[in-house]
Amino acid sequence: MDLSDKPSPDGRRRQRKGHGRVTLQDIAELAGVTRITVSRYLREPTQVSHETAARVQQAVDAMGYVPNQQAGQLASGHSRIVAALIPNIGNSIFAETIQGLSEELAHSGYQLMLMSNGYSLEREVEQLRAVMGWSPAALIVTGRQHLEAAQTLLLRACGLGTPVLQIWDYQNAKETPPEGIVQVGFNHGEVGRLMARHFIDSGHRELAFADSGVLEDYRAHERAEGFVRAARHARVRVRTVLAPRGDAFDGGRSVLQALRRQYPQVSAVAFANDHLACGALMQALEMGLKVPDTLAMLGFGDFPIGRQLQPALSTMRAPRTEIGRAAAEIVLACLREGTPPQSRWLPCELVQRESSAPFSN
Amino acid sequence: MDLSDKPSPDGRRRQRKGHGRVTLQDIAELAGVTRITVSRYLREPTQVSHETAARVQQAVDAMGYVPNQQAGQLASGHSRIVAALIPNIGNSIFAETIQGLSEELAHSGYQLMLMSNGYSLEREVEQLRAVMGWSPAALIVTGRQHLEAAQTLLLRACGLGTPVLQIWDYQNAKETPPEGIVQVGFNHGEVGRLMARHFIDSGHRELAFADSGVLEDYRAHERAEGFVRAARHARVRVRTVLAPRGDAFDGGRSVLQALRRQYPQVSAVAFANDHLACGALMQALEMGLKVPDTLAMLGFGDFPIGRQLQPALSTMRAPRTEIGRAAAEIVLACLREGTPPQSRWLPCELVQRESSAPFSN
DNA sequence: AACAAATTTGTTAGCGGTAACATTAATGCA
DNA sequence: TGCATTAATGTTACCGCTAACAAATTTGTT
Repeated sequence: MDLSDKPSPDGRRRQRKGHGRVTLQDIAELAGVTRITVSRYLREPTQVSHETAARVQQAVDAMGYVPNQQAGQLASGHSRIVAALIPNIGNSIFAETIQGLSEELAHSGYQLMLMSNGYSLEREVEQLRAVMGWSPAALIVTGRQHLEAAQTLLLRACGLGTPVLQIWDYQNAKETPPEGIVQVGFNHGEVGRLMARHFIDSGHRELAFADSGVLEDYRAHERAEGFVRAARHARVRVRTVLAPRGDAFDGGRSVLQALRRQYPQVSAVAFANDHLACGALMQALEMGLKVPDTLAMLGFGDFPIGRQLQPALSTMRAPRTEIGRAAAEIVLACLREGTPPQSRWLPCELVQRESSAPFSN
Repeated sequence: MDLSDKPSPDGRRRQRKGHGRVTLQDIAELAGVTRITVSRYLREPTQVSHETAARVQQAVDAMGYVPNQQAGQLASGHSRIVAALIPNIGNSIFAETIQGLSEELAHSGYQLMLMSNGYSLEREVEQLRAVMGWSPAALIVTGRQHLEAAQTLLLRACGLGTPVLQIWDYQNAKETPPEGIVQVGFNHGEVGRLMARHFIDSGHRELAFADSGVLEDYRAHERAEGFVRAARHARVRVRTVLAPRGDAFDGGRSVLQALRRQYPQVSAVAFANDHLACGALMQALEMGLKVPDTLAMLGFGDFPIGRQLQPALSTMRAPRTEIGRAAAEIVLACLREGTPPQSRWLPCELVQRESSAPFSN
């Protein structure tokens, strides 16, 4: 309890300081047992007799003992860290995933180590390398596209038995992910296709897709490609426009203006995300455009704001929180049961609101 | 690379497995030096001769060595973990703080360990206890109000020399935080006062504050109290209404309806956050209310959406990202220079837009 | 009662690094 | 040339905990 630091000059041996924290040894002495018994009680209380358990617990409480995780994990070889690499935590789409992850992990004894790479694959490699030093119990990365070096690290982790999850992506069986790596999410190309189908089935014949200005966001581009492919396949004319980088609402506004200027004949436009779409929708209304009659609009993500506008924004609901929860569930199942991880498909679904109501005129 | 697990019965001694990872020893052997030399090279390359350095680096590259953080930290007694406890990661206000924190920490060698407590002080205690097991190099918690047990843990960490930061709060000198704990943020009561002054100075004499339905969010309530106090002090009539919990936009809508029903004479209303305010603003417009002429509105947070509405929402800009960045800076300065941490005041500022334009009629 | 099986606790040897001190080789300088 | 100083590397003993094995104690069985 006293904070006297200076090592008394009696023990004349090579002395290491000891950081003043309560250790297993202290508890063991107080409880009149050996360290291993205390350790056992803490990890598997049933292995210890009732009386011993009671004495140990008392000692733990009395001294406010908290086990040293670094020491425990070094000795056992099992870490209790789940590492997650995310493009941008501030982006609400990922923020909710992390929230889901964090909630689900809350009482598991595992801790979340979080890194944001700003959509940079180079930084992803660095972060992956850094995080490997902690030998995380599980590794969660965003998306399936990585640099060679990152791929190598992921596979190495996999080979060591660490569950590796790619979230916010899901590929078809034919293009299966590298051995052992699993995916939690949906197929973005497919979602793009669904968005196009929605318009085509409503009778639109001049479509457009407003893609994200974050060029590194390949998932957005895959939605764009899926959209375009589906339109072409249906022999429907389709254009793409690219939003400027920066504030997404502003981007949506400017992309809408560009669209009207360049392709006034387009009757339905889909967006890389709801923020773009909302910006565009507001711009359209201010320009006096009739939505959906003159121009139908469809967002992606189902962000809360979309529901509030008038007309309300149609969108693809993305399983933002679910992806985080599912990732945590998969990781925990793996770690507890020792079973290999399994991919999980969490579909997007169309939320039809007023901005894309079928032609009624 | 092969996964044969069974311990071969040759080494008849107590054998521990070794987790198949490359260790310092491996590098040392390959480079023809001892472990400590490799360790030195990695931590302070200048302490090692050029030739040795080159050989070691080569060995490290060849084997893809990544130091085991748990071992290093156990031995050195210094952890490289920064722990952050946040009410809700999904909430955009905190998401950006974490993003700022994460960016600033990126190349520092420190890792971010993140926990979300859902505004529960009880869970905060649990999480604090859990996180202490990692002996984090720094501890970041949200706000200055904690349960007794949490306070004890924070002070204990402080006593051990760990920087402890309370973010999103800042108190006046007279009510200074417990010894050693520092704050990064602003005073919520004061912000409430500024919000009231803004209305009062514009000539309003019937004010209202729409408080957050998240009852545990004491910071919001402090803004409410500051608002009410300032109004009373200026002898201006003031009401408070409470938004329902749940979607904040919807909450804003319903609180606006309640306000108009209960207190139709109110000419200016401030909100606990921009989402509430935006919901209310949209509701007001749909009800045909003139904003700001019939009812002036002021939000808090400066979320991007507020700028997009027509009329654009006046708000208090909160230093969302800055708080994260500043927290990281303070932590790193402390850890590197060994200086004690220092509190930082990051003010909110009024962003006057159309929803609270001064009376012009 | 005699011995096997189960329960409970202890002993020993690490996990993979780093601190503190020790040694050796290279260099400076009168 | 001889000795003090600096630079580079090595030796030893830990950090705090747990795996593997071992011993002691209790319980069960016939």
